[in-house]
Amino acid sequence: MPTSKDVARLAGVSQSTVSYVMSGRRPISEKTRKRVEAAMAQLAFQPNAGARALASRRSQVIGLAIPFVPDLHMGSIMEFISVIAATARQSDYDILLVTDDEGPQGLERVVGQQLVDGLIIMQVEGDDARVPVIRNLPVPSVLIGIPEKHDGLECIDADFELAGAMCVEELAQLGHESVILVDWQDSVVRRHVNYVKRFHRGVDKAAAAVGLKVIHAPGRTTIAAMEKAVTKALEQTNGIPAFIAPEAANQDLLVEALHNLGLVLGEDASVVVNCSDRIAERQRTPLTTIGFEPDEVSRRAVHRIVRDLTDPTSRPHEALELIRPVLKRRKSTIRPRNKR
Amino acid sequence: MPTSKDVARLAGVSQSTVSYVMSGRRPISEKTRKRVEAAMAQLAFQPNAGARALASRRSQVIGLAIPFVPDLHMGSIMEFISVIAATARQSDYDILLVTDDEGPQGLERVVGQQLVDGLIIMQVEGDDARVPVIRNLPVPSVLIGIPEKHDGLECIDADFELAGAMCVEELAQLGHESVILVDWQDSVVRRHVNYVKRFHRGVDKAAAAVGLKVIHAPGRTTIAAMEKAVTKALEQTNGIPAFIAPEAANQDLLVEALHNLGLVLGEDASVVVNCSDRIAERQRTPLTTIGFEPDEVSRRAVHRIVRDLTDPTSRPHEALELIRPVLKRRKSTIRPRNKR
DNA sequence: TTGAAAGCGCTACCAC
DNA sequence: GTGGTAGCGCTTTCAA
Repeated sequence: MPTSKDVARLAGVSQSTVSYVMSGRRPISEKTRKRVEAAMAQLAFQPNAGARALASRRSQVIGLAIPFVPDLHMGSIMEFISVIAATARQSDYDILLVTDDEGPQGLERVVGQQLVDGLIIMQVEGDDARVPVIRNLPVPSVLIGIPEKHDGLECIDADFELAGAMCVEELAQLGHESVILVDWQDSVVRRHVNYVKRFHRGVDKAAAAVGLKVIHAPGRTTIAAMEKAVTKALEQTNGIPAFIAPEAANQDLLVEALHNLGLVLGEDASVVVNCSDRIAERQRTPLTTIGFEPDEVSRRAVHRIVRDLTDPTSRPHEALELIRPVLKRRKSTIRPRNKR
Repeated sequence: MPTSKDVARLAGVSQSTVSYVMSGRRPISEKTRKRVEAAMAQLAFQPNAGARALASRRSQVIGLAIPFVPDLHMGSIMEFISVIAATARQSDYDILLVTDDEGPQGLERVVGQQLVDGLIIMQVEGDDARVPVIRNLPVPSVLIGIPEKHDGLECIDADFELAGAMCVEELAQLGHESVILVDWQDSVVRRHVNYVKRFHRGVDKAAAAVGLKVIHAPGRTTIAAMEKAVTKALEQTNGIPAFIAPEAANQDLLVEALHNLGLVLGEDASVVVNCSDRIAERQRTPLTTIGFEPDEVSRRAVHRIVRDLTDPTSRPHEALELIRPVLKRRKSTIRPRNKR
């Protein structure tokens, strides 16, 4: 493998000039830059990452702490990972995985070994064990998710509270008097993932504000169970029923269940779905969606860590960043109350 | 951050001794080893990865080429990734992601920069563009999936052909005279993922051997469509119907559809499912499963690349490694033909 | 069983 | 605008 020394010799310049051509950290005359670039191309030169990291004290690698195969929707975790990796490359960073089963010490290790310049922590829970650890680490990190105590930490997440409120407001506008909230599955609710809590808070607050009744239906995993849950909830409903289904796994089931019960969406019932918009697309859901650009959280997380790394002075930004949900109306012939 | 020099000074030994304590590459007296270890602990020493890589010419990192967010089941891809990362750690390797959207050059880059010592390539397709590239790379790699031309390459995959055959044989044993194969979704079939082809081959061969009729039903995404497809297939069926549903996404739908059609599994119909066993568990599928230990392929892939890296002389093993499917009978009261 | 010292291939400082 | 050179923190000969 050729080294920068070889390039220097071939181009007839010094090794430092080669280095500066690569980094752009000092002006180089057009002529010599061409010569150096030609030499690099001719030799198919690639700088040695280890040597570079050693000399510059930066590895150009970001550690990504991935969640331990939970009962959460793994497809969306995958989506995060690939977007994060692709986005990081745009800024010339690579992604190194840190699995949760190495425990929080895994983070100390990759930082201690100076394998990574910074960290992105996925799926942060309310009382996440990794949080106290990263507070003491000498590298910047960005959390995806909002832990209970987040003072001084850079966190980013979708704004679930706002999403919940928007769902309610949309349905209130359509004239509904009560909404059925088809909840996440128990296993998710039981975990300390506090976005569930935040979503509920948004729903409840908004419902109180507009005087709407909220009926909670548990999340189910089979059509039969879903039909039963929906039927039961319908008994408590006045007027045209409305549903809010935040969890991706529930949405198919809900649509099928309503279909089986003979309810036509947009006529006999309204449904608002809160989720990743991409997932809604894929399912060809004909429902109104209040959701999030799925890539946005990932991309913003990468941009923030890159900013921290490239411009350390700008460090403490706003600690919390909440991504606004987006409303997409799909078919609905139910008229807004004020137009009736 | 403390360096091995600091450790050496504190322990009163030379830097090389510290290095040898870490690597175990030469005998160290019990006494000095203790002293060195104590010093390392006291300073919370962690070796600098860049320096180590530079000096030893090995990064202890494996590149993992992940598929470009396809319409394939992303949950199972995620499962692969996390198992691979965890398994790699057991052998003291880390995992660096290489996304597909950097193209095959991404592989050349991470190898050229000597960021990685070897590669694992996921979801290899029949005529994968990455294959010609890795052939010319000076590091070992292991492919998950079997490309059309795989001479001299280390490939590993689940044995889909055998799985297909086993499905048919199981159903033939139960006395069925025809089987309905609920296929993968079109988008998957159309890609060059040749495990679909291999599975079909296994089914067809075995069916021909035991004189069973195979009815192909397309994979569907909604209950209604599934019911229709099943109904249509049932018209061509003699005797008690039997189903083979290889794709995870289809299995829920199939079970629901049969339920809606009033068929009781294990009495009026037999179903054999070929898939990741873990997914079957999670779905609490009451079906007989012919599938694969989900982690096994991932673990074997890591073991092979680690072996290549640590013992390069043993390089060309058997090029192809096919993981045997496992049969797990779940409820079925249908009696085997020979016991009737 | 241990130590001294020469690199590994870059970066960045100091000089011109 | 360019070159010389001293490290960065390890590994690994060569000597003892």
